Amino acid sequence: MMIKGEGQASKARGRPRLFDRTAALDRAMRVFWDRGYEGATFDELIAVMGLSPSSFYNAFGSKEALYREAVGAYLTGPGGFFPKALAGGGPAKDAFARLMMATAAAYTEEVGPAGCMISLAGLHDAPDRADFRDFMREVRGRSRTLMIERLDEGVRNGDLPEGADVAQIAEFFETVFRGLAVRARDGADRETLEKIGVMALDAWPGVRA
Amino acid sequence: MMIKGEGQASKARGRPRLFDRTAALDRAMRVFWDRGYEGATFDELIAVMGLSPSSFYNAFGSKEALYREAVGAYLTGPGGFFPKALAGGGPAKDAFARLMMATAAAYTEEVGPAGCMISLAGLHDAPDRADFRDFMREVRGRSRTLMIERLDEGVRNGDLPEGADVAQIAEFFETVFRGLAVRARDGADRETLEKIGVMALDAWPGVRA
DNA sequence: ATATTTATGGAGTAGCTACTCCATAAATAT
DNA sequence: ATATTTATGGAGTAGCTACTCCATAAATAT
Repeated sequence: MMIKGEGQASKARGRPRLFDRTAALDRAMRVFWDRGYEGATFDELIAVMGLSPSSFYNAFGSKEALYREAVGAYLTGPGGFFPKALAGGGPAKDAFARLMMATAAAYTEEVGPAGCMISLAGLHDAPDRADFRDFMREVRGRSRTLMIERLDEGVRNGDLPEGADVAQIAEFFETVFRGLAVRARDGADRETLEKIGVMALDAWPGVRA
Repeated sequence: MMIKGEGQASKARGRPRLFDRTAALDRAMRVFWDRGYEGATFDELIAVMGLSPSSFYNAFGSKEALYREAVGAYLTGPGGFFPKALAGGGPAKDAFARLMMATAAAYTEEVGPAGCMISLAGLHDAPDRADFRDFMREVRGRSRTLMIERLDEGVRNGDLPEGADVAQIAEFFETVFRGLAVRARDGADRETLEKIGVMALDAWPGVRA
């Protein structure tokens, strides 16, 4: 079954759309990233996307569906630094050092809003938005999973002791990561975030010089 | 000049109010703490406060004014653990250890919403709410100031070296503190937060065993 | 050619959100 | 007693928010 909006151009039936769906989604994602779900109004979203209400609903279904797609666009776009920083070789601690530096850079990148679209969403809203909160919690959990996997790799490679509490280390770095998103929102600059990251690495298990 | 609502009972003119203003504010504060500013609707607020719109506006002025008062009620109530944990005697590191444990307890206290009313507010909203964001940023800055003051005391007492970068240490612990609020919101329990706090203390400047 | 499918334009709207208005109540000041 | 002040009850509302509806356009399928 073809998924709407993903059909191949050569087989598309009906009137072809007059806008670039991917570009429109990217623009919407940046508004959500900046203002959150509730803070992004429908009128502002369709304005930056250059769409009429009809075209919007035809292509995206609802504001909530758009948000979920925008999360995907964030993860594969601006949020891509996270898996990328962890994925490189070397000892696990080096990977986490890269992650801290990449986070400091990404959270203060001038081309996008400060901080992280994922870290700050679905934390503080009405009880009838439980599905949304659950979704964001699940997405946040993915980064913890990535960290745990990288730490397990470190244990296998011998750069972490056999009995290392990888879940605990991941919990700690996720906490720092979420905290950095808050600090970036409040205006902390890249250098400040980098120093915080360096200090967090001092908590790495093992003897410090 | 008498501030409205704070006049002494013996001199109050006009019809006396039929409700307990402090208790109503406390109830509203807990709704804001749970749902944030936007997530708390006017109808829900006046319902938990037990007020009609007229009585509400007469006593509190506006939703935003209520929120600002609620922040004050949070800081002197549930948020009071922060200055209290820091204020105790002993080395600065002990004070920060108490702060981490008290934070883990406060953020998972069952009588109130998980996490922190201050850490999560004004981070993700519409651009026309800049005043609100600035207010929350300022309130968050106060906890950093408290930490810096306690660290300076530690330098004076000799439990931190003379040239210790107290601003940097405060930045780091504020980041952990904000991150813990996010983790608590996502359901992390007290023990998990305590372990994160213990690990954060491992980043304390100095030689680790 | 005609039916079918999908996209667009643009006017319109139910429901909610924070708030207002006004008559009335209940206190103090003189 | 009367004026003044403050609180309350309860109906009402401007403006916004996400969304709908319907006529029309532009493609493919047969």
